[in-house]
Amino acid sequence: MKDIANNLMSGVMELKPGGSEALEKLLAKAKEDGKQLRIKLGIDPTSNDLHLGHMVCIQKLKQFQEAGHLPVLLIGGYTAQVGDPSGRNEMRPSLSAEDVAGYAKTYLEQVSRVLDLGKVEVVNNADWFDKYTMTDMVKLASKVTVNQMIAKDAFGKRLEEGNPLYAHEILYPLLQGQDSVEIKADIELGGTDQLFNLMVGRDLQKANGQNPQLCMCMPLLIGLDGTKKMSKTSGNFIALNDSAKEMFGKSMSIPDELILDYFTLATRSSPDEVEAIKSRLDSGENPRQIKDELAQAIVTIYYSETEAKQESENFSKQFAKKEIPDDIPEYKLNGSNKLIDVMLAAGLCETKGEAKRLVQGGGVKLDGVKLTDPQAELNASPGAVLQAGKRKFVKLA
RNA sequence: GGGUAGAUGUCCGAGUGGCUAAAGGAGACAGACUGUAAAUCUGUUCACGCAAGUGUACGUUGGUUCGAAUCCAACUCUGCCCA
Repeated sequence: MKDIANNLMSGVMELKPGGSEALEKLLAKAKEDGKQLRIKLGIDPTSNDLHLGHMVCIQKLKQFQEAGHLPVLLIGGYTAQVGDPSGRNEMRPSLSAEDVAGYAKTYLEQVSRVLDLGKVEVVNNADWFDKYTMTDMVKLASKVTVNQMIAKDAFGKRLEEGNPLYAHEILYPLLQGQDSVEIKADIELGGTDQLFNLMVGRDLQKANGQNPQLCMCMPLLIGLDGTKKMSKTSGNFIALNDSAKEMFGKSMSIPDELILDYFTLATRSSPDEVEAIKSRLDSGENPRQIKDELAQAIVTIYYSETEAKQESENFSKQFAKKEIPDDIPEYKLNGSNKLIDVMLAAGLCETKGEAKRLVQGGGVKLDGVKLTDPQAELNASPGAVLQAGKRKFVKLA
């Protein structure tokens, strides 16, 4: 039992209350009773893209699934419309029910690439909250004090800094907590920024005569910029829907300091394996090699080992040996052959101004030869390759 | 309800009648160096135009003026204080 608990604790930042011992006990009791534990993870469908940051908890959920427990995946169909203020100092825009339903669908598709949805209970909190009456809500709100709510760091900060804090934002943790009551969660997973919300779940469960859940917090995955947590708004993410090539390239671009975090949180490496990586780094091995392994590990999860190897090779060719990749899009020359027009039409840039700047900055090459005049006619033989910046290529035809 | 301060480009933030497409910083992009790492150095940073220039843009709508981000009015939103 201890082994299982240890395994499930890998990468975990906090388990409240009671730490891994509490988990052990819970696991033992479940075994004794012949019951599956209900492991809750809530996701608010707020965009089309799931990224590696979301997958940290999903992978943990998978571990529980593999240990024979039941992941309860809560789609926040209702809460997405309220907007979780965790970790934000600004209000989120509210989304329409239609948007949310669409996002929920794409989320499930993406999650299924890691998790066996056949062994998952999927629920949507719109199912109960849509039926909530004003009275229900007021009753729910009466279970906590405003004092408790503003004790939450993110709220207190905004108050202190004189930024607006809307009443509905304070309601959010209550909704999330009530979800735990509705699905009778034994454990709830979440990022560390969720700890407060998870704890509210305990309070509400107690108030309803249930066993309060354990709160398991995973560290936040830092994004590609190496500073902020990975998020869509910061644009520092690796999306599940990224192509294998993009996924590999983005993984290679993370700062060195993040290598161990990524192995721990974004791959299936065991604690021992991570330890081994660490000693290799400490011994002075070139991190570039280790990052290549990391990138392969990530691509393997979402695509396949074959594709991962393939991308590793392509990557070396393109960036280490500066060869032109072979799977680049084609563009048929027609109409104006002026350089900026071609760049725009071929999708190498968004506007002509941008094209001009790129050329003047020395970032555009034709068959490896730097082009300097954005207005010049492009006289290229078919098959010539136009390159903009480091990673945009187009084969002319 | 009363008082008061504020709303500027991706973000932060200067600007209080023409010299302002708007200082400075951050971020981003490109170049050099590299390992698509970090650090550093250089350039760029609204659109269209080869260019002169034109069009849009300083919360919204109107107004004053030869001329407004800057002045006036109303409106919308926000902070703070009082009730």
